[in-house]
Amino acid sequence: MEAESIPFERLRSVGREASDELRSRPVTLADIAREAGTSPSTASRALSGRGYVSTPARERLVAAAERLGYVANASARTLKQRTSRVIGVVVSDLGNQFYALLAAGVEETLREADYQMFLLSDNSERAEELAGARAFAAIRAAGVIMAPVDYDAAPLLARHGIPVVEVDRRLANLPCDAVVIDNERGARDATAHLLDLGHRRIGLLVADTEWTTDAGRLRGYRSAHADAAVAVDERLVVPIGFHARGAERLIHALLRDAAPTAIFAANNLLAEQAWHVLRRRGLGIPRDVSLVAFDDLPWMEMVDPGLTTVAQPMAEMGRSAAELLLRRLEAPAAPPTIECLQPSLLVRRSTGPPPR
Amino acid sequence: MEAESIPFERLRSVGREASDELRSRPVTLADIAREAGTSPSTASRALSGRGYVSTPARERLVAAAERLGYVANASARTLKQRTSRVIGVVVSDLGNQFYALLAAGVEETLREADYQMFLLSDNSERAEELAGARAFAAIRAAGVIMAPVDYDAAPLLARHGIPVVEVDRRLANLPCDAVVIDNERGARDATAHLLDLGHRRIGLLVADTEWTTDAGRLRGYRSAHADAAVAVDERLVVPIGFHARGAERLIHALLRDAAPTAIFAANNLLAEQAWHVLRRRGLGIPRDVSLVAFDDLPWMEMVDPGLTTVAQPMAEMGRSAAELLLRRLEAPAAPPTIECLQPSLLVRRSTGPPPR
DNA sequence: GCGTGGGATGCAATCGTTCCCACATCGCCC
DNA sequence: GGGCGATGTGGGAACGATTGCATCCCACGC
Repeated sequence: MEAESIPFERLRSVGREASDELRSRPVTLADIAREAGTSPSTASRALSGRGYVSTPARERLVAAAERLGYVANASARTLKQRTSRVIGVVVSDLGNQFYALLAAGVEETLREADYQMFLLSDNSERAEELAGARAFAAIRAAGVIMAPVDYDAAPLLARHGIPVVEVDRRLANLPCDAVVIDNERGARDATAHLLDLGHRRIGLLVADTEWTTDAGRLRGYRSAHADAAVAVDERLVVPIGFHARGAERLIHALLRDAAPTAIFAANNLLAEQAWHVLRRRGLGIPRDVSLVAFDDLPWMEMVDPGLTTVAQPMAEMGRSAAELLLRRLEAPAAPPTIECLQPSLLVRRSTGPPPR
Repeated sequence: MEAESIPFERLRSVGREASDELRSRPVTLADIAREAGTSPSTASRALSGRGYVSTPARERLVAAAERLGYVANASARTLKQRTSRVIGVVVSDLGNQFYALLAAGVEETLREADYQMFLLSDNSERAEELAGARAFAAIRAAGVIMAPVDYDAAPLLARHGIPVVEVDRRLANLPCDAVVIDNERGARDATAHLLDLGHRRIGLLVADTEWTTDAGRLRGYRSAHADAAVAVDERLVVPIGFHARGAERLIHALLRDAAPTAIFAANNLLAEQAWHVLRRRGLGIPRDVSLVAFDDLPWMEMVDPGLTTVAQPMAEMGRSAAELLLRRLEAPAAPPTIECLQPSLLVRRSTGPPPR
């Protein structure tokens, strides 16, 4: 533990002033009003720009606010107005770039509309998601965008009059806006691509949830098989519990017991695991086993061979969700919109004909 | 744009109830009190657990709160108590896993201490950082953890009596807690590793900022050269502006004009760019050029060859920052702590002897 | 019988804004 | 000259929780 190199005297001397300021009461609207010789009402009108204020009064007030470094107390404002310009966003895992990029898209759009994004991650835990929803209800968020984990959060928010937009998945038992992709089609395209190459034994790694995402991907996998009149050996379908715990073991087992010539990993985490397992077993991609991923993350292009994958427009999903929410705030009673974006199959070099 | 597959009638029927609820006024403490036949004061004491409340009264109140789905209004509470249990976190770029993992570490620790993390990304823009700081001041955040972009945000927060912990870099002109790593040592180790392998022309890609991180890494690069009594050809040192704009061009130029046998990319974005440029020029790693990165992100292990890198304990930095902040909240007047974590050199297969 | 003290409760003020309303001051037109 | 809009201002009641203080009740000891 050693200090870095900003000279300490400098810290000290500046610190003196700062700690004096630190002791002082925060500046309130009343202070500004007093400073400018008006009432708080006028100060409020001047700084928020609603209602009549004479130009000289406004100028004095704005100057005073500037001079004293006034920052309006958001709690007081929210309390009075009974709503805030904060939008809550709940994702499952910040460490997963899919969600991070989604959130980035949301933020971009919200910022343009002058809303603040309040982001939190629920680690795919029901309890944490619920706690997050409660927190957003507590701060009277104007709206919430979430990748839902369970059924309870959206109703809780609805009960508080907070509009919810679901993104990536749909779970709520009530009509709410949502942005999803056509998972079935994405998975069907990916599977069809493998079938076209001649694969007949395609392993499917899919999250073991009731989520619409995974259900859709599973349907797509099956319908591609049906279209090609290829029967699915059920041993090839591997549902994998949350957090991809034990995924590795299951993938090893799949390779050992079901002899797939290709693997379709239905999300980026499973793709990462599959990639590692194939490496570890010394299997060549696509020489021994072809691999198709879901989600297009930067690493998929960087590994060798680059991964064929079903690309989702992550940032665009975020932006759409934000736009849907903004529209909902304008028209609370409008019928819910479900926006379904299209994924696209990105063929790289991890897929080829099956070995003979 | 086509809808997915939750039956629509189901949505409709549940929706009727929900939209009725939606219209209703949020439940207040007074409602709970009335329901349980007590005063609001008693209700407050019962639900917050401060002060005398008889057991039967408490039970009635808790039950009523549960039944009506009461969620305390955070604005009212914050307004009255003049502080909240929200901690603001500002990072530069959510899309960069370094910051995402840092934030995840922060959140983990804060959650355990029953604080909420309010995360926002400033895209390395001074104005956005300032707006974020202002927003945190407005909600009377209990504290703020930030990877600072410029000098102004911390003083603004200090003026509002909000403690700040800087993480990753140090910038503030006032004494505040900070968590950093020993950048100089990390860079020195990496450079020494290359020098040991026999490299004499080591390109350095470093962000062109005044940040303590990059300054430290540059110093480490130079001091390793000094230790080995190797002169640095200044053409090998490439400072690269923000957002890595034009980085690719500069890296091409470095390879063309300065003939390095190794490149040390002083952050993960630059490493990614360098990796792409080397690929594109058909240069073998490490056959033609060795490559060392900074930050250990998952992709660095997955590419072929795996990247030798200076690993930072990202989640631990986040946890430490959160702990420092929690300690600061307990003891506002304690002298500032600078915690300096140690990076470690992770040798993989992207480094080897220089070509002859 | 009367203080005493602790458990339990409610009243009312308070936090800092907003915003409705009443009031004041202007022309300006009939 | 007296209304009548258009401006501009300030008073004061909210918003919903917390909390200091006064009060009340009751058991208990003397």
